[in-house]
Amino acid sequence: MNSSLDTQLDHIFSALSDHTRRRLVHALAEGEKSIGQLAEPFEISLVAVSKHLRVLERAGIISRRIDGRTHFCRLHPESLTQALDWIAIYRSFWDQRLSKMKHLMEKETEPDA
Amino acid sequence: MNSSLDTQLDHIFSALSDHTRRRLVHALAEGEKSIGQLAEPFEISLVAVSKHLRVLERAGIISRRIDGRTHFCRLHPESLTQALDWIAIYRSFWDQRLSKMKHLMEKETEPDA
DNA sequence: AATTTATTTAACCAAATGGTTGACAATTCG
DNA sequence: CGAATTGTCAACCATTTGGTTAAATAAATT
Repeated sequence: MNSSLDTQLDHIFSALSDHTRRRLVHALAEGEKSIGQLAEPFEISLVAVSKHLRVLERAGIISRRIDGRTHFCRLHPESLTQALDWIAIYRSFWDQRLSKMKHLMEKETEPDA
Repeated sequence: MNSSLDTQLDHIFSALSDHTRRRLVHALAEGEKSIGQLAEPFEISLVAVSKHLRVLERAGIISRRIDGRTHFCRLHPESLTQALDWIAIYRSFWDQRLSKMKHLMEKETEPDA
């Protein structure tokens, strides 16, 4: 059925579930960067950062361009659309509740006819 | 620092990274349900479903009300706001790219002055 | 040709995850 | 009371995850 969408959502959400990887996404929002550049601000080893980047790559959130000996990573924001849409569906239930509450409160404060 | 927001995002994204748990959220969008009701459509054991529900609970995505021997779960869509907002920031880079592209294409098809 | 730079691969480790079964607790029903 | 229902807890297992270090590969520099 929807299993390819499902595994894509699995990958995207699980990629975003790690603080380090979210920081990497944040860094890449400034533009293309090499793995060394990306790893520099972190206290963990470059190998660990490299692994995190592969996770983001598998999720389609970033891609890699190899130029000589350096690998450049680039953000693919459109990959987040599915995750955004999925969440938005259920978050919308909250907006509905809010507007219902608002409606009720307005009715309550109405002068009785 | 931001660590409480960060660990909350950790919990929310990791909770959503599992297909079974996303199905549970979907089921709860219809309204409050008991754990037995929730577990029924799944092939895994009730214990496994119960564990998934605890993960969703830890993330603040659902809450539990105990009535007699049955535990009722309820969706808290507002908990998804943070995750939605986080994604929206980076997804917006895509919209920016799109509008830039659109702008360029319009310029290209313009009759030269 | 030898060295340095940029990164991956391989092997390993501890902790977390997603599943199981069996036993226990609490509530309801006959 | 005794039995059935609803769910948790505890122990266990295999796999995944996030980290490490050491060695390998590949390209640039000297």
